[in-house]
Amino acid sequence: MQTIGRAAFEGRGPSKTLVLLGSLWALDQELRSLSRRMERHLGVTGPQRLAIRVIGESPGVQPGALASQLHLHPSTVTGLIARLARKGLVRARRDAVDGRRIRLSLTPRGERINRQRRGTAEFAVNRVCDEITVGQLGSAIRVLEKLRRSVASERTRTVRE
Amino acid sequence: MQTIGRAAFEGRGPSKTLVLLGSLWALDQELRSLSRRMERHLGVTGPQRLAIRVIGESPGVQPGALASQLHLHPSTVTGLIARLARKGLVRARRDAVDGRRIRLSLTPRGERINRQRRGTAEFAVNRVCDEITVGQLGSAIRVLEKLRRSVASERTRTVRE
DNA sequence: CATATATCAGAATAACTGAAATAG
DNA sequence: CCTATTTCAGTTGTTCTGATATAT
Repeated sequence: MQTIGRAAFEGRGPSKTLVLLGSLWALDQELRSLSRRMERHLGVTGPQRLAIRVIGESPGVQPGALASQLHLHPSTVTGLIARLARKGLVRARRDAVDGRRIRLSLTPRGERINRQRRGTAEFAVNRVCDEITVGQLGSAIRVLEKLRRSVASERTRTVRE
Repeated sequence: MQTIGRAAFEGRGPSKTLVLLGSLWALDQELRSLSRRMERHLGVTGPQRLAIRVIGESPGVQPGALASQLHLHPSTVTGLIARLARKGLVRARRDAVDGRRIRLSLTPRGERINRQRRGTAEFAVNRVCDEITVGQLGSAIRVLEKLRRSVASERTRTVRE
């Protein structure tokens, strides 16, 4: 059983590109797996916990702002919040001054999930942060940022066949 | 509009952890966006193209092996292949010797997608590989690998509330 | 009336779990 | 009969697009 992160595509070409792509993909799959496991054991998925995390940091935040921070479409946040509200973790109240706006906050049970670190992606990432040097961390973040920008530019590029 | 990748959660705690988590999340969202765009312009999503890429490297590969390489459940690959077959990009033939086995290969149109790099995640990643040093690349891959392992261990950990 | 904010309807993929079919 | 390989049935979450509702 070969993993993509290592020597998968390396038949003839070394292709650093595919090694890096494979590493990203492999990490992604692990995060997805963890998300499912979190749902079973903690009651929320990865995206859901991230939303809780943001609401916990900024109580009263509006769905639109949450969408911006998470890079999601507003309608996606509607569904995300609906699931969290159904579970009794998030409260959505209409703003008294401007009736269009919704204010999000955590319920006590939501607060508890917000504090829970064990078994979350955050916990796993934190462990790595403790294992590596500040320089390595900074370097990794810079590469991730370059990747994000490069993918974003590819996303807006015109493709000619 | 604040992005998570930068200064989002950085109210009081520095939390390198959340900066790194935010970078990963932001990149993930970009990759998802690109996947949708690819579907519109190239006809395949990110996972679909990755499957094509693997089949292109190892013609005759079996669904089970593909699942291993992509870190997916066999039944997930069934669906993935079904979509690609429906589009006429992948052919699935039963092995003549062992009738349980399926052999996957690309159709001519599948080959063309396999060669197409523009507008793909691979292309965007390749651009970054050209921009950074070998040392930076290696360091980034090592961090990604550490993250993968850490997330995997979190996934199998017993959570006690 | 125009704008801002949020939701809804509808759709597709992705991915799983667990069971069933088929072949050796 | 047991095992290996694949598929099927059923489920859920995520995410979008585009239209609609509501409030300013």
